[in-house]
Amino acid sequence: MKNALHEWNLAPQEAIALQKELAQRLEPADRIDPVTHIAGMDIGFEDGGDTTRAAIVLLKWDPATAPDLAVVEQIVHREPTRMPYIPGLLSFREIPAALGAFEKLSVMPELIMVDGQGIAHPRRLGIAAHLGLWLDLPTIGIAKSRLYGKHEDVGEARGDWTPLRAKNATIGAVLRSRAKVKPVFVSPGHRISLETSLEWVVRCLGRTKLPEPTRLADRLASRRDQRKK
DNA sequence: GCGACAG
DNA sequence: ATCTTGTCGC
Repeated sequence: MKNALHEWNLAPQEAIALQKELAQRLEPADRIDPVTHIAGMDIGFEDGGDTTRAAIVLLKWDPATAPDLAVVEQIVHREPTRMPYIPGLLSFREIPAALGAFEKLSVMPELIMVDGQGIAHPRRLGIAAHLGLWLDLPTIGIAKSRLYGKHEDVGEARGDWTPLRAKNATIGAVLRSRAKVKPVFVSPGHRISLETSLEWVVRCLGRTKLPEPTRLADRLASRRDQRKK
């Protein structure tokens, strides 16, 4: 039986070994149920970092009104922070709190957009990939900056993108989600291809840099506009 | 050995 | 990520 105490409280070397093992279980091909709900997930911190705040925004998918999607549910879940930020091991710091938030969600989505990398990671297991494997749900990683991989300059027009590559493999895409704004890094997590990931991200793109699911989750996880009760 | 380094 | 006000630009 999987127990968070044993699966998440690992020493860096053990976590790295686990990532290599789990990455082999990722499904790179699309295996997605008909999408009716999409969730955006992000993490924030309080108390100078002592408290981790996981936020989820559940949206009803409606191609007729997209990218304007109705908010069905919002969850904010707090837990004591368990470990520091270590590049490459982000999921071990943030996923435990995220799981607590998903447990409070009344309806599970068919697709999740996560703030962070999918397989665009040195061991192919960014937070979006790790979360997807754990929940066994399709996930897409949308990061605001690069962690791993190389790429050419991306076009200036909204929608332009260029491959993010590492070791002769394409691990994601650098997408100009909004003209004149720094591009976002899109990479598939679990049960979804890069092509399909880009389609969904673009479909959920308003006139902002981030697609609606992560933009709203970002805002909910952030300290400034939501206030602790 | 020297940088780079999601959030 | 977070600490923080005003300010430049579309």
